[in-house]
Amino acid sequence: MVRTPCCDKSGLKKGTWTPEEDRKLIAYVTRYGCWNWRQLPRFAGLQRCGKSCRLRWMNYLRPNIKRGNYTKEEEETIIKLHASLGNRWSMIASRLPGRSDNEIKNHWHTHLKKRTKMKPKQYLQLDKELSSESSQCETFTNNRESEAESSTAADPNIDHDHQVLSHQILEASQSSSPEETTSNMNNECLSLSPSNSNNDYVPTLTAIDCLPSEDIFIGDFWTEPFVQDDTYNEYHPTYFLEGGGLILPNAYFFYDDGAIDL
DNA sequence: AATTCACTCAACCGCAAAGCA
DNA sequence: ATGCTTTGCGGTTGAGTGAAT
Repeated sequence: MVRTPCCDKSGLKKGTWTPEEDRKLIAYVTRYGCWNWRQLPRFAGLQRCGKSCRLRWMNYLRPNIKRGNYTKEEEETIIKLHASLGNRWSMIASRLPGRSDNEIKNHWHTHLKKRTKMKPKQYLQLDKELSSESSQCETFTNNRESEAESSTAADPNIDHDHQVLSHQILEASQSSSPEETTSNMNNECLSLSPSNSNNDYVPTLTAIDCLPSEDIFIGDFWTEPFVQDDTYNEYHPTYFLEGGGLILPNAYFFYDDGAIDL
């Protein structure tokens, strides 16, 4: 499924990402944000190009990312949007919170394309429906807000304290402008859920993103990103387990070399 | 049991757009 | 206005996997 690891002529590693590389990337981006993808791998201790790091983060490690298990509603949305927008996967992904453009593209090619070919009439009908929608380009922020709201307020599996905390974080996130909210990848709140039943490495991450930066980063990481951080106790990200639970911030530790103890 | 084949999807590549000096 | 750097996007590739033979 994945390419054989190899190196290009400049010594950069290619192919499958190892758990260790993932850890380094998670640790670095969680701590300092993605201030410069090109420089990031050097400081994060990764033998990868920035592009590869960005792609890995955006498609696999990013908080809130959903993987597989497409709902009927999601598939219908993809089909509608594709009828209207064509292969503009990033646009389509922006209306499906938690889904990456790459995954949607793959899902389209492997499942949905065939389906639409089999039902041309229905496909055209969906296209018509979409054209008549008044708010065709509602903001991504709205989607995210409603998603976050429903995931924290409506889920009976989340205990009350966690719901309160989640709501406070959500409110804090809403105080920033939409532009800041959608563009600031640094304000993401990361969670790591346990491995699967086979104890395989499965970096499942869910979170509420768009937190105000002051809730996450201590000091000025834009200008001093590599200052040794002795203030671990002041670093209080909140970790949301898939399904709604929370893990305490003290659940893992960062090391100076970018390693992360989970 | 061995082989073939189709499918899946993580990751790569090249290009264009955006940002900046 | 220009050129360089960085980011983002869409197309494509190819190894792993499971079903079929």
